[in-house]
Amino acid sequence: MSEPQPHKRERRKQDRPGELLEAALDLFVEKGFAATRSEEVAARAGVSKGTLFLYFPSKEELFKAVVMENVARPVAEGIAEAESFAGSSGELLTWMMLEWWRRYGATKASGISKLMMSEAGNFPELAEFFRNNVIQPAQSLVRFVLQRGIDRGEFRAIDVDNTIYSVMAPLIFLVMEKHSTGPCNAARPSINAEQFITHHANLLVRGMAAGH
Amino acid sequence: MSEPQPHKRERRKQDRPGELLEAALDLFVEKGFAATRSEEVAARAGVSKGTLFLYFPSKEELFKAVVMENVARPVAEGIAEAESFAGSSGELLTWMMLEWWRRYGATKASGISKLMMSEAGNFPELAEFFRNNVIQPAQSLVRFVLQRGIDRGEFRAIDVDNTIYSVMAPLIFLVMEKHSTGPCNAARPSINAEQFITHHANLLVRGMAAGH
DNA sequence: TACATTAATAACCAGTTAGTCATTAACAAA
DNA sequence: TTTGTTAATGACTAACTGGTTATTAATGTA
Repeated sequence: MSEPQPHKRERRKQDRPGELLEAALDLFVEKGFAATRSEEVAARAGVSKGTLFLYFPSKEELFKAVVMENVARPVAEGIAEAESFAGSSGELLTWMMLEWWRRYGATKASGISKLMMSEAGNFPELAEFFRNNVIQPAQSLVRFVLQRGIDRGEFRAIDVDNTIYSVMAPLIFLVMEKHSTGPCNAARPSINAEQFITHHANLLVRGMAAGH
Repeated sequence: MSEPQPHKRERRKQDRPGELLEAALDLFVEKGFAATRSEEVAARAGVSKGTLFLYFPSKEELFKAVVMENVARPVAEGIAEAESFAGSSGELLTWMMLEWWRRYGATKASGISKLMMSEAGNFPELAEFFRNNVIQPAQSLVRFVLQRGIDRGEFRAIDVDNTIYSVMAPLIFLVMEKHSTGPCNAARPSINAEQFITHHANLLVRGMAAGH
Protein backbone atom coordinates (compact mmCIF):
# COMPACT_ATOMS: atom_id res chain seq x y z
CA MET A 1 0.00 0.00 0.00
CA SER A 2 2.91 2.33 -0.57
CA GLU A 3 2.31 5.67 -2.19
CA PRO A 4 3.31 5.88 -5.84
CA GLN A 5 6.12 7.99 -4.38
CA PRO A 6 6.27 11.40 -6.07
CA HIS A 7 9.67 10.72 -7.68
CA LYS A 8 12.11 13.32 -6.52
CA ARG A 9 14.47 14.35 -9.27
CA GLU A 10 17.83 15.40 -7.98
CA ARG A 11 20.01 17.52 -10.25
CA ARG A 12 23.62 16.57 -9.55
CA LYS A 13 25.48 16.91 -12.80
CA GLN A 14 28.89 16.81 -11.11
CA ASP A 15 28.43 13.48 -9.37
CA ARG A 16 26.50 11.47 -11.93
CA PRO A 17 29.41 10.29 -14.10
CA GLY A 18 31.39 9.02 -11.13
CA GLU A 19 28.38 7.24 -9.65
CA LEU A 20 27.55 5.66 -12.99
CA LEU A 21 31.12 4.49 -13.46
CA GLU A 22 31.15 2.92 -10.02
CA ALA A 23 27.86 1.13 -10.60
CA ALA A 24 29.07 -0.04 -14.00
CA LEU A 25 32.31 -1.39 -12.56
CA ASP A 26 30.39 -3.43 -10.02
CA LEU A 27 28.04 -4.95 -12.56
CA PHE A 28 30.53 -5.51 -15.35
CA VAL A 29 32.85 -7.34 -12.97
CA GLU A 30 30.00 -9.35 -11.52
CA LYS A 31 28.17 -10.31 -14.70
CA GLY A 32 30.39 -9.48 -17.67
CA PHE A 33 29.90 -6.81 -20.28
CA ALA A 34 27.28 -8.44 -22.48
CA ALA A 35 25.21 -9.81 -19.62
CA THR A 36 24.96 -6.43 -17.90
CA ARG A 37 21.87 -4.38 -18.87
CA SER A 38 22.47 -0.70 -19.16
CA GLU A 39 19.20 0.02 -17.37
CA GLU A 40 20.55 -2.00 -14.46
CA VAL A 41 23.64 0.18 -14.32
CA ALA A 42 21.44 3.25 -14.27
CA ALA A 43 19.24 1.81 -11.56
CA ARG A 44 22.19 1.00 -9.33
CA ALA A 45 23.45 4.54 -9.77
CA GLY A 46 19.99 5.80 -8.81
CA VAL A 47 19.07 7.33 -12.16
CA SER A 48 16.99 6.39 -15.16
CA LYS A 49 18.36 4.80 -18.27
CA GLY A 50 17.96 8.05 -20.17
CA THR A 51 20.33 9.76 -17.78
CA LEU A 52 22.98 7.13 -18.38
CA PHE A 53 22.98 7.90 -22.09
CA LEU A 54 23.05 11.57 -21.26
CA TYR A 55 26.57 11.13 -19.84
CA PHE A 56 27.90 8.25 -21.95
CA PRO A 57 27.08 7.98 -25.64
CA SER A 58 26.87 4.18 -25.67
CA LYS A 59 27.32 1.10 -23.52
CA GLU A 60 30.64 0.43 -25.16
CA GLU A 61 31.93 3.91 -24.37
CA LEU A 62 30.76 3.40 -20.80
CA PHE A 63 32.82 0.23 -20.63
CA LYS A 64 35.89 1.97 -21.99
CA ALA A 65 35.45 4.79 -19.51
CA VAL A 66 35.21 2.29 -16.67
CA VAL A 67 38.49 0.72 -17.67
CA MET A 68 40.26 4.02 -18.23
CA GLU A 69 39.02 5.44 -14.95
CA ASN A 70 40.25 2.55 -12.85
CA VAL A 71 43.42 1.80 -14.75
CA ALA A 72 45.19 5.11 -14.81
CA ARG A 73 45.09 5.55 -11.06
CA PRO A 74 47.23 2.91 -9.40
CA VAL A 75 49.78 2.36 -12.11
CA ALA A 76 52.76 4.55 -11.34
CA GLU A 77 52.25 4.86 -7.61
CA GLY A 78 54.51 2.15 -6.30
CA ILE A 79 57.45 2.73 -8.64
CA ALA A 80 59.14 5.59 -6.84
CA GLU A 81 58.76 3.83 -3.52
CA ALA A 82 60.39 0.68 -4.88
CA GLU A 83 63.34 2.62 -6.19
CA SER A 84 64.02 4.21 -2.81
CA PHE A 85 63.58 1.01 -0.83
CA ALA A 86 66.34 0.43 1.72
CA GLY A 87 66.18 -3.26 2.69
CA SER A 88 67.22 -6.45 0.91
CA SER A 89 65.80 -7.32 -2.49
CA GLY A 90 63.95 -10.27 -1.02
CA GLU A 91 62.24 -7.98 1.46
CA LEU A 92 61.53 -5.52 -1.33
CA LEU A 93 59.92 -8.20 -3.48
CA THR A 94 57.74 -9.41 -0.63
CA TRP A 95 56.79 -5.89 0.37
CA MET A 96 55.96 -4.98 -3.20
CA MET A 97 53.71 -7.96 -3.76
CA LEU A 98 51.88 -7.37 -0.49
CA GLU A 99 51.53 -3.69 -1.21
CA TRP A 100 50.17 -4.39 -4.66
CA TRP A 101 47.56 -6.62 -3.12
CA ARG A 102 46.59 -4.10 -0.45
CA ARG A 103 46.36 -1.15 -2.79
CA TYR A 104 44.92 -2.82 -5.83
CA GLY A 105 44.24 -6.53 -5.61
CA ALA A 106 42.02 -6.31 -2.56
CA THR A 107 40.05 -3.36 -3.88
CA LYS A 108 37.14 -3.24 -6.24
CA ALA A 109 39.39 -1.79 -8.93
CA SER A 110 41.10 -5.15 -9.38
CA GLY A 111 37.90 -6.27 -11.01
CA ILE A 112 39.24 -4.41 -14.03
CA SER A 113 41.89 -7.06 -14.44
CA LYS A 114 39.29 -9.76 -14.39
CA LEU A 115 37.21 -7.79 -16.87
CA MET A 116 40.11 -7.45 -19.26
CA MET A 117 40.81 -11.16 -19.05
CA SER A 118 37.18 -11.96 -19.76
CA GLU A 119 36.48 -9.39 -22.46
CA ALA A 120 39.86 -8.92 -24.11
CA GLY A 121 38.67 -10.75 -27.21
CA ASN A 122 35.70 -8.42 -27.67
CA PHE A 123 37.70 -5.21 -27.02
CA PRO A 124 41.10 -5.66 -28.61
CA GLU A 125 41.94 -1.97 -28.59
CA LEU A 126 41.20 -1.78 -24.85
CA ALA A 127 43.27 -4.89 -24.26
CA GLU A 128 46.12 -3.21 -26.07
CA PHE A 129 45.74 -0.11 -23.91
CA PHE A 130 45.63 -2.24 -20.78
CA ARG A 131 48.74 -4.11 -21.81
CA ASN A 132 50.72 -0.93 -22.49
CA ASN A 133 49.60 0.97 -19.43
CA VAL A 134 49.32 -1.73 -16.78
CA ILE A 135 51.01 -4.99 -17.69
CA GLN A 136 54.15 -3.50 -19.19
CA PRO A 137 54.88 -1.04 -16.35
CA ALA A 138 54.24 -3.76 -13.80
CA GLN A 139 56.64 -6.11 -15.54
CA SER A 140 59.27 -3.38 -15.69
CA LEU A 141 58.93 -2.82 -11.96
CA VAL A 142 59.33 -6.49 -11.16
CA ARG A 143 62.28 -6.68 -13.53
CA PHE A 144 63.91 -3.78 -11.69
CA VAL A 145 63.61 -5.56 -8.37
CA LEU A 146 64.92 -8.86 -9.68
CA GLN A 147 67.86 -7.18 -11.39
CA ARG A 148 68.57 -5.28 -8.17
CA GLY A 149 68.82 -8.58 -6.32
CA ILE A 150 71.13 -10.07 -8.94
CA ASP A 151 73.32 -6.98 -9.06
CA ARG A 152 73.67 -6.98 -5.29
CA GLY A 153 74.59 -10.65 -5.25
CA GLU A 154 71.45 -11.56 -3.29
CA PHE A 155 69.94 -13.62 -6.10
CA ARG A 156 71.50 -16.08 -8.48
CA ALA A 157 71.73 -15.14 -12.15
CA ILE A 158 68.23 -16.44 -12.70
CA ASP A 159 66.18 -16.15 -15.90
CA VAL A 160 64.62 -12.76 -15.23
CA ASP A 161 61.93 -12.91 -17.90
CA ASN A 162 60.41 -16.12 -16.65
CA THR A 163 60.78 -15.12 -13.03
CA ILE A 164 58.68 -12.04 -13.70
CA TYR A 165 55.83 -14.39 -14.51
CA SER A 166 56.54 -16.41 -11.38
CA VAL A 167 56.04 -13.21 -9.41
CA MET A 168 52.94 -12.01 -11.23
CA ALA A 169 51.10 -15.30 -11.66
CA PRO A 170 50.01 -15.69 -8.02
CA LEU A 171 48.74 -12.11 -7.97
CA ILE A 172 46.65 -12.64 -11.09
CA PHE A 173 45.52 -15.93 -9.61
CA LEU A 174 44.31 -14.17 -6.47
CA VAL A 175 42.44 -11.55 -8.45
CA MET A 176 40.66 -14.20 -10.49
CA GLU A 177 39.81 -16.13 -7.36
CA LYS A 178 38.48 -13.03 -5.70
CA HIS A 179 36.23 -12.02 -8.56
CA SER A 180 34.98 -15.30 -9.97
CA THR A 181 35.25 -18.56 -8.10
CA GLY A 182 35.65 -16.87 -4.75
CA PRO A 183 32.36 -15.12 -4.07
CA CYS A 184 30.14 -17.88 -5.51
CA ASN A 185 29.98 -19.99 -2.37
CA ALA A 186 30.63 -17.92 0.71
CA ALA A 187 30.50 -20.97 2.97
CA ARG A 188 33.85 -22.53 2.07
CA PRO A 189 36.86 -20.73 3.52
CA SER A 190 38.57 -18.58 0.93
CA ILE A 191 42.29 -18.12 0.40
CA ASN A 192 44.07 -15.88 2.87
CA ALA A 193 45.64 -13.62 0.29
CA GLU A 194 48.31 -11.89 2.36
CA GLN A 195 49.40 -15.14 3.95
CA PHE A 196 49.64 -16.82 0.56
CA ILE A 197 51.59 -13.92 -0.95
CA THR A 198 54.03 -13.97 1.94
CA HIS A 199 54.44 -17.70 1.57
CA HIS A 200 54.91 -17.57 -2.19
CA ALA A 201 57.37 -14.68 -2.03
CA ASN A 202 59.34 -16.60 0.56
CA LEU A 203 59.49 -19.67 -1.70
CA LEU A 204 60.65 -17.56 -4.62
CA VAL A 205 63.30 -15.74 -2.62
CA ARG A 206 64.65 -19.02 -1.30
CA GLY A 207 64.56 -20.43 -4.81
CA MET A 208 66.48 -17.46 -6.18
CA ALA A 209 68.92 -17.24 -3.29
CA ALA A 210 72.58 -16.97 -4.14
CA GLY A 211 75.12 -19.25 -2.49
CA HIS A 212 75.71 -22.96 -3.03
CA MET B 1 27.09 -14.71 -60.29
CA SER B 2 26.96 -17.72 -57.99
CA GLU B 3 23.99 -20.04 -58.20
CA PRO B 4 21.52 -19.77 -55.33
CA GLN B 5 23.14 -23.07 -54.39
CA PRO B 6 20.55 -25.81 -53.98
CA HIS B 7 21.32 -26.27 -50.27
CA LYS B 8 22.42 -29.84 -49.71
CA ARG B 9 21.02 -31.21 -46.49
CA GLU B 10 23.27 -33.79 -44.96
CA ARG B 11 21.73 -36.14 -42.42
CA ARG B 12 24.39 -36.96 -39.83
CA LYS B 13 22.60 -37.44 -36.57
CA GLN B 14 25.59 -39.13 -34.94
CA ASP B 15 28.06 -36.35 -35.53
CA ARG B 16 25.98 -33.24 -34.98
CA PRO B 17 26.16 -33.02 -31.18
CA GLY B 18 29.92 -33.32 -31.13
CA GLU B 19 30.35 -30.78 -33.89
CA LEU B 20 28.00 -28.36 -32.16
CA LEU B 21 29.83 -28.76 -28.86
CA GLU B 22 33.14 -28.07 -30.52
CA ALA B 23 31.83 -24.96 -32.27
CA ALA B 24 30.24 -23.78 -29.03
CA LEU B 25 33.47 -24.27 -27.09
CA ASP B 26 35.36 -22.14 -29.60
CA LEU B 27 32.87 -19.31 -29.54
CA PHE B 28 32.13 -19.32 -25.82
CA VAL B 29 35.84 -19.18 -25.04
CA GLU B 30 36.43 -16.48 -27.62
CA LYS B 31 33.47 -14.21 -26.90
CA GLY B 32 31.89 -15.27 -23.63
CA PHE B 33 28.52 -16.91 -23.07
CA ALA B 34 26.24 -13.90 -23.38
CA ALA B 35 28.04 -12.40 -26.35
CA THR B 36 27.85 -15.63 -28.35
CA ARG B 37 24.77 -15.93 -30.59
CA SER B 38 23.33 -19.39 -30.85
CA GLU B 39 22.85 -18.95 -34.59
CA GLU B 40 26.57 -18.32 -34.82
CA VAL B 41 27.30 -21.59 -33.07
CA ALA B 42 25.02 -23.39 -35.51
CA ALA B 43 26.66 -21.67 -38.47
CA ARG B 44 30.15 -22.66 -37.35
CA ALA B 45 28.97 -26.23 -36.97
CA GLY B 46 27.56 -26.05 -40.49
CA VAL B 47 23.88 -26.38 -39.58
CA SER B 48 20.91 -24.07 -39.16
CA LYS B 49 19.81 -22.64 -35.85
CA GLY B 50 16.83 -24.97 -35.78
CA THR B 51 19.15 -27.96 -35.83
CA LEU B 52 21.03 -26.64 -32.81
CA PHE B 53 17.84 -26.62 -30.78
CA LEU B 54 17.03 -30.07 -32.08
CA TYR B 55 20.00 -31.42 -30.14
CA PHE B 56 20.17 -29.04 -27.16
CA PRO B 57 17.02 -27.72 -25.51
CA SER B 58 18.44 -24.27 -24.77
CA LYS B 59 21.57 -22.18 -24.99
CA GLU B 60 22.17 -22.66 -21.29
CA GLU B 61 21.98 -26.43 -21.60
CA LEU B 62 24.40 -26.21 -24.50
CA PHE B 63 26.80 -24.32 -22.27
CA LYS B 64 26.49 -26.87 -19.51
CA ALA B 65 27.07 -29.66 -21.99
CA VAL B 66 30.20 -27.92 -23.26
CA VAL B 67 31.59 -27.73 -19.74
CA MET B 68 30.65 -31.29 -18.85
CA GLU B 69 32.05 -32.70 -22.09
CA ASN B 70 35.44 -31.08 -21.73
CA VAL B 71 35.78 -31.35 -17.98
CA ALA B 72 35.14 -35.00 -17.34
CA ARG B 73 37.84 -36.19 -19.73
CA PRO B 74 41.20 -35.04 -18.39
CA VAL B 75 40.39 -35.04 -14.71
CA ALA B 76 41.43 -38.41 -13.41
CA GLU B 77 43.94 -39.27 -16.12
CA GLY B 78 47.17 -38.18 -14.51
CA ILE B 79 46.46 -39.37 -10.98
CA ALA B 80 47.42 -43.02 -11.30
CA GLU B 81 50.59 -42.09 -13.14
CA ALA B 82 51.62 -39.69 -10.41
CA GLU B 83 51.14 -42.32 -7.72
CA SER B 84 53.39 -44.78 -9.50
CA PHE B 85 56.11 -42.26 -10.30
CA ALA B 86 59.61 -43.50 -9.53
CA GLY B 87 61.86 -40.40 -9.41
CA SER B 88 62.32 -37.65 -6.85
CA SER B 89 59.40 -35.52 -5.74
CA GLY B 90 60.92 -32.48 -7.39
CA GLU B 91 61.07 -34.32 -10.69
CA LEU B 92 57.55 -35.56 -10.14
CA LEU B 93 56.26 -32.05 -9.53
CA THR B 94 57.95 -30.70 -12.63
CA TRP B 95 56.79 -33.60 -14.75
CA MET B 96 53.25 -33.25 -13.48
CA MET B 97 53.02 -29.56 -14.22
CA LEU B 98 54.45 -30.03 -17.70
CA GLU B 99 52.18 -32.95 -18.37
CA TRP B 100 49.15 -30.98 -17.23
CA TRP B 101 50.07 -28.27 -19.68
CA ARG B 102 50.63 -30.67 -22.57
CA ARG B 103 47.46 -32.65 -22.01
CA TYR B 104 45.11 -29.87 -20.96
CA GLY B 105 46.54 -26.36 -20.80
CA ALA B 106 47.80 -26.31 -24.35
CA THR B 107 44.60 -27.76 -25.77
CA LYS B 108 41.36 -26.06 -26.67
CA ALA B 109 39.70 -27.69 -23.67
CA SER B 110 41.59 -25.40 -21.31
CA GLY B 111 39.31 -22.65 -22.54
CA ILE B 112 36.80 -24.20 -20.15
CA SER B 113 38.84 -22.94 -17.23
CA LYS B 114 38.79 -19.44 -18.64
CA LEU B 115 35.06 -19.78 -19.23
CA MET B 116 34.42 -20.80 -15.66
CA MET B 117 36.47 -17.89 -14.38
CA SER B 118 34.53 -15.48 -16.56
CA GLU B 119 31.04 -16.87 -16.12
CA ALA B 120 31.14 -18.39 -12.63
CA GLY B 121 28.94 -15.60 -11.30
CA ASN B 122 26.24 -16.30 -13.88
CA PHE B 123 26.33 -20.08 -13.45
CA PRO B 124 26.84 -20.82 -9.77
CA GLU B 125 25.71 -24.42 -10.03
CA LEU B 126 28.21 -25.08 -12.84
CA ALA B 127 30.94 -23.34 -10.88
CA GLU B 128 30.16 -25.64 -7.99
CA PHE B 129 30.38 -28.67 -10.26
CA PHE B 130 33.66 -27.43 -11.71
CA ARG B 131 35.09 -26.87 -8.27
CA ASN B 132 34.15 -30.33 -7.05
CA ASN B 133 35.20 -32.22 -10.16
CA VAL B 134 38.25 -30.30 -11.32
CA ILE B 135 39.72 -27.95 -8.76
CA GLN B 136 39.40 -30.23 -5.76
CA PRO B 137 40.90 -33.35 -7.41
CA ALA B 138 43.73 -31.25 -8.82
CA GLN B 139 44.49 -29.81 -5.39
CA SER B 140 44.45 -33.28 -3.88
CA LEU B 141 46.94 -34.48 -6.45
CA VAL B 142 49.31 -31.60 -5.80
CA ARG B 143 48.92 -32.14 -2.07
CA PHE B 144 49.88 -35.80 -2.55
CA VAL B 145 53.07 -34.83 -4.36
CA LEU B 146 54.06 -32.19 -1.82
CA GLN B 147 53.40 -34.52 1.08
CA ARG B 148 55.42 -37.21 -0.69
CA GLY B 149 58.37 -34.84 -0.85
CA ILE B 150 58.06 -33.91 2.80
CA ASP B 151 57.69 -37.52 3.91
CA ARG B 152 60.77 -38.51 1.94
CA GLY B 153 62.77 -35.69 3.45
CA GLU B 154 63.23 -34.01 0.07
CA PHE B 155 61.20 -30.94 1.01
CA ARG B 156 61.13 -28.88 4.18
CA ALA B 157 58.00 -28.98 6.33
CA ILE B 158 56.47 -26.25 4.20
CA ASP B 159 52.93 -24.94 4.44
CA VAL B 160 51.28 -27.40 2.09
CA ASP B 161 47.99 -25.53 1.62
CA ASN B 162 49.60 -22.36 0.41
CA THR B 163 52.18 -24.19 -1.67
CA ILE B 164 49.38 -25.87 -3.58
CA TYR B 165 48.41 -22.40 -4.80
CA SER B 166 52.02 -21.64 -5.64
CA VAL B 167 51.97 -24.66 -7.90
CA MET B 168 48.60 -24.01 -9.50
CA ALA B 169 48.77 -20.25 -9.93
CA PRO B 170 51.25 -20.24 -12.83
CA LEU B 171 49.18 -22.86 -14.65
CA ILE B 172 46.03 -20.82 -14.31
CA PHE B 173 48.04 -17.78 -15.32
CA LEU B 174 49.15 -19.52 -18.51
CA VAL B 175 45.63 -20.57 -19.37
CA MET B 176 44.34 -17.03 -18.94
CA GLU B 177 47.18 -15.68 -21.03
CA LYS B 178 46.52 -18.20 -23.76
CA HIS B 179 42.81 -17.50 -24.01
CA SER B 180 42.49 -13.80 -23.38
CA THR B 181 45.40 -11.44 -23.53
CA GLY B 182 47.52 -13.78 -25.59
CA PRO B 183 45.73 -14.14 -28.91
CA CYS B 184 44.72 -10.49 -29.23
CA ASN B 185 47.94 -9.29 -30.80
CA ALA B 186 49.78 -12.07 -32.51
CA ALA B 187 52.74 -9.84 -33.32
CA ARG B 188 54.30 -9.67 -29.86
CA PRO B 189 56.11 -12.83 -28.74
CA SER B 190 54.00 -14.87 -26.36
CA ILE B 191 55.17 -16.73 -23.27
CA ASN B 192 56.98 -19.99 -23.84
CA ALA B 193 54.77 -22.08 -21.60
CA GLU B 194 56.89 -25.20 -21.15
CA GLN B 195 60.01 -23.16 -20.52
CA PHE B 196 58.20 -21.03 -17.95
CA ILE B 197 56.72 -24.05 -16.20
CA THR B 198 60.13 -25.69 -16.01
CA HIS B 199 61.62 -22.50 -14.62
CA HIS B 200 58.87 -21.99 -12.07
CA ALA B 201 58.93 -25.60 -10.90
CA ASN B 202 62.68 -25.30 -10.47
CA LEU B 203 62.29 -22.18 -8.35
CA LEU B 204 59.67 -23.87 -6.20
CA VAL B 205 61.68 -27.03 -5.72
CA ARG B 206 64.73 -25.02 -4.72
CA GLY B 207 62.58 -22.96 -2.40
CA MET B 208 61.15 -26.06 -0.77
CA ALA B 209 64.45 -27.93 -0.63
CA ALA B 210 65.34 -29.52 2.66
CA GLY B 211 68.68 -28.75 4.30
CA HIS B 212 69.91 -25.32 5.35
C1' DT C 1 8.82 -46.44 -58.21
C1' DA C 2 5.96 -45.52 -54.24
C1' DC C 3 5.92 -44.77 -49.50
C1' DA C 4 7.32 -44.02 -44.65
C1' DT C 5 10.41 -41.97 -41.52
C1' DT C 6 12.79 -38.26 -39.66
C1' DA C 7 16.92 -34.97 -40.00
C1' DA C 8 17.26 -30.45 -41.36
C1' DT C 9 15.55 -26.11 -42.65
C1' DA C 10 13.85 -21.23 -42.74
C1' DA C 11 10.26 -18.38 -41.81
C1' DC C 12 8.23 -16.87 -37.83
C1' DC C 13 7.04 -15.30 -32.97
C1' DA C 14 7.53 -13.30 -28.57
C1' DG C 15 10.46 -11.17 -25.36
C1' DT C 16 14.24 -8.19 -24.61
C1' DT C 17 17.23 -4.16 -24.87
C1' DA C 18 20.35 -0.34 -26.65
C1' DG C 19 19.45 4.04 -27.67
C1' DT C 20 16.02 8.33 -28.62
C1' DC C 21 13.15 12.20 -27.61
C1' DA C 22 9.27 14.97 -26.17
C1' DT C 23 7.98 16.24 -21.69
C1' DT C 24 8.75 17.51 -16.87
C1' DA C 25 10.55 19.61 -12.90
C1' DA C 26 14.50 21.45 -10.19
C1' DC C 27 16.93 25.46 -9.68
C1' DA C 28 18.67 30.26 -10.52
C1' DA C 29 17.98 34.80 -11.74
C1' DA C 30 15.12 38.71 -12.49
C1' DT D 1 6.29 35.34 -8.46
C1' DT D 2 7.58 34.72 -13.06
C1' DT D 3 10.58 33.03 -16.38
C1' DG D 4 14.43 30.71 -18.61
C1' DT D 5 17.64 26.97 -18.53
C1' DT D 6 18.72 22.34 -18.48
C1' DA D 7 19.11 17.87 -15.70
C1' DA D 8 16.29 14.10 -15.48
C1' DT D 9 12.69 11.18 -16.87
C1' DG D 10 10.09 7.25 -18.97
C1' DA D 11 7.50 6.03 -22.81
C1' DC D 12 8.77 4.63 -27.24
C1' DT D 13 11.11 2.29 -31.35
C1' DA D 14 13.97 -0.29 -34.09
C1' DA D 15 16.85 -4.07 -34.05
C1' DC D 16 18.05 -8.30 -32.28
C1' DT D 17 17.81 -13.01 -30.56
C1' DG D 18 16.30 -17.30 -28.09
C1' DG D 19 13.33 -20.63 -29.24
C1' DT D 20 9.19 -22.88 -32.16
C1' DT D 21 7.07 -25.16 -35.98
C1' DA D 22 5.23 -26.19 -40.45
C1' DT D 23 7.53 -27.67 -44.35
C1' DT D 24 11.07 -30.01 -47.10
C1' DA D 25 14.21 -33.40 -48.54
C1' DA D 26 17.45 -37.25 -47.60
C1' DT D 27 17.39 -42.03 -46.81
C1' DG D 28 15.79 -46.73 -46.34
C1' DT D 29 12.41 -50.27 -47.60
C1' DA D 30 9.15 -52.92 -50.18
